[in-house]
Amino acid sequence: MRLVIAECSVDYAGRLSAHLPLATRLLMIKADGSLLVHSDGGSYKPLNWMSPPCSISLSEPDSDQTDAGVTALWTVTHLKTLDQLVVSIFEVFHDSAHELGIDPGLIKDGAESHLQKLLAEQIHLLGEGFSFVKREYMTAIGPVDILAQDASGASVAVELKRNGDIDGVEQLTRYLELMNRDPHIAPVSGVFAAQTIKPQARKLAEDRGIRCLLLDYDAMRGADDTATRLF
Amino acid sequence: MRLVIAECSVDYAGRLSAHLPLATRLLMIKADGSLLVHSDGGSYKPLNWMSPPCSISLSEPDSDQTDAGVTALWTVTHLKTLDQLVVSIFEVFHDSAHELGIDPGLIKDGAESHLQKLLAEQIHLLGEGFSFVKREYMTAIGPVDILAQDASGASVAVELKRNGDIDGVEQLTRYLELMNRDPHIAPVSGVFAAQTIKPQARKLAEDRGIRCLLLDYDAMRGADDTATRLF
DNA sequence: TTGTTCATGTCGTAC
DNA sequence: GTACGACGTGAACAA
Repeated sequence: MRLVIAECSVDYAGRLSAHLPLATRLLMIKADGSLLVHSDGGSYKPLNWMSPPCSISLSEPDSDQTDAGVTALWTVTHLKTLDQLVVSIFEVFHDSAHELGIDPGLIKDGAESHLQKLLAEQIHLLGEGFSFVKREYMTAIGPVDILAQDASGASVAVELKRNGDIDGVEQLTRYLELMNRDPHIAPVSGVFAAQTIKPQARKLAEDRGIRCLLLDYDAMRGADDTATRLF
Repeated sequence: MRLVIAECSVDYAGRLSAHLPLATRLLMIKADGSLLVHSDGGSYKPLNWMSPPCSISLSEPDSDQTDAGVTALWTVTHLKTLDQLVVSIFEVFHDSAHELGIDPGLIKDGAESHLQKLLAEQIHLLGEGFSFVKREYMTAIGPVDILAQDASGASVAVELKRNGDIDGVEQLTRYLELMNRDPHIAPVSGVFAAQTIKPQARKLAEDRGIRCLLLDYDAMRGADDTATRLF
């Protein structure tokens, strides 16, 4: 990895065009040839970048550029899309290279399908008298997250999301349409369950007779811990 | 900005838990206190990070940690969510600080918002006698990109995309359904406008009586430049 | 390889 | 501040 602190301007031409005016920035060149341009603030996202696979080539500035103060030009080209990033370097304040080796990578814990497992175990959250039937109930157009029955024994299809948006409502709508055409299982009602539900998704769901259910992940996990401890 | 190359392990506890085993990495501390942990490959996304607002505190490793080889502990805490990132530092290979100043920021060209602005100004592209009403016209399920009127005064909802795909047609369909149920604005017809329109999207749109309109971004920008120059 | 869904998404913008 | 959609979305996983 090479780290360069330099006064530079940057131009990107690819899926869009973008330009960075002259300023002092960090240029990070990774072992795979990719380049990141970072400022001293903002988020983890670079101001500009080129992802691998790409190649970087150094070239001499022409006389106009030299007159303007450019001392070096880096041209980074993506090998597939041919997107281009051009860094015009005016002054270099720091330049160092470091051997890092390959990284063992990130280990994550506790994300997504956990919620499905918890709701299957705590099916009473759907309401009085509900019973669990199946997780990942297969239909011709994909699996329904959870299939349950209400107190009267009618089928209930549950679509589960962390962040409930319109897409999830559309998905559940398609399942319900299909299942309600199958006399073996119809009638099927729908529940849209998520940790957060956007107002417009809620509106669309309710327009279509789909019930919305907000889930409290921490409470559900807490209940699970308690249950686990008891047995 | 401070740049540290160090052998370290990292633990994150927040919305999820994550762990990085011992390896040599770049630690970037930005002026706002945020921290980025980068390896020498992968994408522009750091292996782990803490976004501002956050504060970083140095602490001494306890005796177990010292025995394991830890020479310093950085604890970065998010000021609002209290997410925590703990960096256990074993050996430092490089440590430098640099003054970058604030960045003037990125100038983008060619995004959807620009296209929206141009079409609002050049509403005649929709057809003879069309007039512009509003950008980002709010409905209960989200904003319609452009609301216009045709020559007869009937409302027209325009959904704008750079690359027109089925999703965009579905989005416009939802708006039209809702708006056509509102007697104050019905009847509303739809126009699906994009720089490129995929064949399936075009078929679906036309099946639903939605007109498709291909936009020539360069021509629209050129017309804009001309108009700007003339006045 | 392609498509689909998730994300500690992040980012801008209108309300 | 909240809500919402776009993003050079990127990344992981299934088919």
